[in-house]
Amino acid sequence: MPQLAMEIGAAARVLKLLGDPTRLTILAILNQRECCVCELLEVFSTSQPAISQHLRKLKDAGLIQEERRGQWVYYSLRPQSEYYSLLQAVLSYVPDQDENIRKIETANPAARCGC
Amino acid sequence: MPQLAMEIGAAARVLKLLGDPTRLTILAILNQRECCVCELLEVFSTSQPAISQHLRKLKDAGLIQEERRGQWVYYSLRPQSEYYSLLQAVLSYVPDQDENIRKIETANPAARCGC
DNA sequence: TTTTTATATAAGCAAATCATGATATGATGA
DNA sequence: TCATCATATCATGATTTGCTTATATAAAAA
Repeated sequence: MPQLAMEIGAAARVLKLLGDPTRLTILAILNQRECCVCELLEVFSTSQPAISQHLRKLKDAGLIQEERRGQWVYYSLRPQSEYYSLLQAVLSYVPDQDENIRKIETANPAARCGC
Repeated sequence: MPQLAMEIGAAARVLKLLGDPTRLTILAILNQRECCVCELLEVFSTSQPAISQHLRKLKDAGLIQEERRGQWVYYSLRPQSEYYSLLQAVLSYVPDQDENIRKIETANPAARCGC
């Protein structure tokens, strides 16, 4: 199956973004379920600004999109991305995030949200 | 097609290696043809130690292998790598390196080699 | 042997990266 | 309107990265 032509520098930039364990895990989670920041925070032992900054990089690259709902901002993969299929190809090699999603749903930090 | 289970931290480490334009290009070239260092040197506008250092990182990760022939050291992809199929999946998204290989063969820096 | 060629390693440096704590913004609810 | 909660941004610092120059090693050639 031939892939779309892609400049090699652009591919490297995307792969560099995927080459961080926090970001790669975020993407793997978002591939299963949209999340707000406070939900992602349940998964990682890092600060909220750190997560926000990772999300910003992924958004700047067009890999994810955000949608505000009340005081929460929900993030999800952006299927329109030029790199979506590369991303999917890579994600097919990382383990499913069921365990982390269970962690999110147990903590349920966005409980007060209507959704 | 389900992929082999792979720790996500290990996947991130490999992707980080792929996330550099020089290394990604080296891998794409080696995917088409084994090369010695002086051949790779024809492709990039960087120093010989820089290339050697990139090759070292790729070798340490088990992605490539070396074989000395006389004074030349030939590098090639290492199909036994646990990450070989991930690598192939990624490389299927980067353009072919025919142009760079033409550059190598025109310059033919290893001409004095018997091979 | 000595020189040359190919490659590797070491040391040092500038830039990039990723985290942190402090603070700003924006929405909600009292 | 004020306090609170969720998120973003800013300033900073430690670490990592990737380059360069200089030098070491290893094989071949003179």
